Amino acid sequence: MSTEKAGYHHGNLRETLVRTALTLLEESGVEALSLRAAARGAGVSAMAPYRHFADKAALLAAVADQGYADLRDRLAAADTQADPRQALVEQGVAYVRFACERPALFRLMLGAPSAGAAPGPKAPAHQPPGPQPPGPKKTAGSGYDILSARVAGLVAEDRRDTAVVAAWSLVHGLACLAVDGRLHGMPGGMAAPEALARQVTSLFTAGLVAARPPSVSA
Amino acid sequence: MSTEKAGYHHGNLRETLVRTALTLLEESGVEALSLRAAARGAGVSAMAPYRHFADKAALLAAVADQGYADLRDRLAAADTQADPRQALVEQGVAYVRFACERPALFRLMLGAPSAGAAPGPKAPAHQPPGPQPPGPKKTAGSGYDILSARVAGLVAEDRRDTAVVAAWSLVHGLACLAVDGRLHGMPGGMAAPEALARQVTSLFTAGLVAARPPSVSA
DNA sequence: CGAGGATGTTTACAGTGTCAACAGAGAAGG
DNA sequence: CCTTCTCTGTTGACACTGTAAACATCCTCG
Repeated sequence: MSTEKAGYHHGNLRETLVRTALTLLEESGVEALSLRAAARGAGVSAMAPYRHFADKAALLAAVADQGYADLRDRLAAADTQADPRQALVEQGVAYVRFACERPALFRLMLGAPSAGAAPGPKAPAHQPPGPQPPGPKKTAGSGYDILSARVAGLVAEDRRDTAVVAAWSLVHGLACLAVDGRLHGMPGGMAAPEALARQVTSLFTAGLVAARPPSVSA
Repeated sequence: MSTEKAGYHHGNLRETLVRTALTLLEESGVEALSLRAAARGAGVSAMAPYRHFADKAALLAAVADQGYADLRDRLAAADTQADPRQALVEQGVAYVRFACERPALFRLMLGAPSAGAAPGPKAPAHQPPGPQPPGPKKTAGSGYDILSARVAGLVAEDRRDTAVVAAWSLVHGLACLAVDGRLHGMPGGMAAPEALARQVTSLFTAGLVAARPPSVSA
């Protein structure tokens, strides 16, 4: 009760703002998610959010954090299979399913970083493309750990890092293409993205286990 | 001379606008690319672009078309190797290299569709997530054909569609992750994205050729 | 030379992110 | 109890955006 819960003026505005912003995002799209609209939805004035968030990007980051938590939970929940190959497939399917079920959130989380502060009066305008991973740092990092552990069970150690990057790239790319409707013209693209994810990740993991360089097979 | 070339009032505004917008995009980022800024850079008034583009999204689409052409050329230029496996790797590297060299353009081309018309007075606000591939229709479709042909040389016909989707997903995902700086915390992520692309696509193609279900190997 | 259409300008409006100055509510201390 | 101070929220303003309507200009065609 002493931390930040019960009522000052509004109650707890911060949480209300995040929830309102998330609703706005998922029901009306990114372009409808403005700071003023969130404030309006929370029943406060346009400047009130600035008592809880430094700028629009900070609100968006808070919304994205919700998404990271949900995604991490889903990946963990999909990691029940004992066979690492099956587990990897299920994780990939869960990743793509998340993206398809919550496309706007997914894009906010893993799209272009800090696309929030746009048309202000003073625009610093550019950022060096180097050091800026404001996204799935620690939260989705756990998801990354889960993925990494599963890949470790499938490939030799010298190819592990490459395989992890490849696995993430595969499902992330499929998720992006599906979410952005880029698979519609393709031969296999008419299938449900989840089914596609299953096929694609199965193909990938099959290749992983089949292409062992050490002298074991044959 | 009768088509649209020599001078009316400005010369050919349309091309100037596209060029200005492209420069703005690549030198100052998406958030600096406004219709008014493009007009300003072209030396005309804010409303002049509307004689050549229906709205901001149309300008962005024209800019993206430049990118599709460049990407297609690069993919074609990378397709010189005789060995389909090597050719596939080179295509993937070229794709990732394009994304890393022109990140803003890449995101405009293959990011969220129609993210142009944002804060107008009347906002229709949402689009059903179904039929909307305004991106690499015909242009990058040629790139798709090149990719498809190469994959066809590596896998059996019943897995071909899946393999094509997987290949595109793999390089597209890697490109997105690299462009958005999402690989910096990863074990193998410190390497140059091009080197990563080579490793990842090599691993993938190796798996493709190794995991043949018909009774040929062994 | 006059009509018409293509092209560009001015003005205006609604909406946005954000700064500055102000107002109310709840706690701290006399 | 009253004062003061610090959160919290409000009002007003500014610079900027995309875009509609009305007007001006210039080229071309008849």
